[in-house]
Amino acid sequence: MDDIDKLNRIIQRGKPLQKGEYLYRTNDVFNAVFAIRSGAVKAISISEKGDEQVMGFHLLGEVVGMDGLAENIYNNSVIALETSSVCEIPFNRLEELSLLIPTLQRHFLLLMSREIKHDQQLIALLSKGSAEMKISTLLLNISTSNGLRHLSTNNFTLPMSRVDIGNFLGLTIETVSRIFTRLQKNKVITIDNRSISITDTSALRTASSGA
Amino acid sequence: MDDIDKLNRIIQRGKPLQKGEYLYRTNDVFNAVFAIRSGAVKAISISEKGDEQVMGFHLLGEVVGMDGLAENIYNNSVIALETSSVCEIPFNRLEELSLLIPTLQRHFLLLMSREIKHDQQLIALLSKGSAEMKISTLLLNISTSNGLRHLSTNNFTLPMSRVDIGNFLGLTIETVSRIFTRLQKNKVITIDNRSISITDTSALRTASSGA
DNA sequence: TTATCCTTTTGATCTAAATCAAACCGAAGA
DNA sequence: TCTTCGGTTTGATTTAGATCAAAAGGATAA
Repeated sequence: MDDIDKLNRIIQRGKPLQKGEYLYRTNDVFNAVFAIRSGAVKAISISEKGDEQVMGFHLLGEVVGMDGLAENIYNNSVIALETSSVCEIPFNRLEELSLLIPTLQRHFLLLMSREIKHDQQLIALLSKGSAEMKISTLLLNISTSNGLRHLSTNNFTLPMSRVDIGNFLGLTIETVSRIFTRLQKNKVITIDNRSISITDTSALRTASSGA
Repeated sequence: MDDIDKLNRIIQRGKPLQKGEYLYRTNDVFNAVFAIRSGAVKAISISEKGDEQVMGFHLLGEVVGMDGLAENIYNNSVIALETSSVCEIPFNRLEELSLLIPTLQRHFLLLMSREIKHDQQLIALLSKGSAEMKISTLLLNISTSNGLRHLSTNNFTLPMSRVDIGNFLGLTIETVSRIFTRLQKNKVITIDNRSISITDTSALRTASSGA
């Protein structure tokens, strides 16, 4: 509890981000990581050809910004998908605090290690998965993320557009749309624009691992 | 130099691994990371369906095993692609040493952060890239990795089979083979089984970023 | 040497997803 | 109210890469 007190003292509650606002941009100097307190954000990078690549979505409870640690500048830009509030965790003060709370270093390594694990699961999905597997997996990921935060696992609103989903998963918006309608036809989900209900979780799970 | 001495003391020079031997396996207890001193290894994970997914190749000078940090067990298995020797860096002693060498913690964070960056580049490639982009990029990565270690950037032997390349990049072996012959026909590379020469680096670079 | 096994290449066909094209459906403003 | 403008859906066609099939090398052993 004492530790938590110390931690709370260095955490800054930020002003909410409006939809489309940047939390940070590629090549900004790295000085903090951020915890999402409400809303949702996407991380993007810009390819050599100048087009956007969505690197990931981050929902309530997740931490972003760790990618800046290596070169001391952020690799990605992070943009709010909807009105969102974040906690800023300044990194220099965190390092100094780490000396006081030895477990904190460990926590940080854990956080990064988890990100690596997550990225690797994504690599496997993108490398092997069909369009249906990709989208089913995305939906399940959002669902379980909601579960961890005691939100509904079966009914939620997608914070991101079809464009973002397609960009993230390496699919066109048309394919994304078609897969949604197919899953609906198969009574796996119900979808109306961005609001979605999972009506058959086990079928979705089957679809996500290659029907 | 003193620091290096301390570090050298905890590093263990291991016996060489024969081709096909495991360095560690998924779910082994995590207790060390490993630096590749010679040869090459692949990291693989096994999907729910039981088939192998190649997560990456690691050549001379790279460090593997960081993925085990989060849950204290390795997420992947690592297998030698050819006779290889590795240095084992025990993690418990490294942590204790970190207290003596403050920069070491930082180095470790850097290492992980770099891995995240690397994974994210791969995600972008797998998500957006054509077969030709994927293979060109892989070749360039091996080439630049060789450059860093003062090996030839233009002539080298691929340590991995077509099967492994295809598995890693999400392509079939037939496609891998066809792309190789196409690149050869276009006078970008010369390839004879596993031995490869890059004859036109800038063309390869163009191909890797989407011709 | 031939025989066996494994990897790689090449060719013919098929298919999942991309592309091209158009219609549809809110939401925001005039 | 009508109109415009994103975002989304649906349909027709094309294509990159998968799949199916077979031949060609290369290595090891008998």
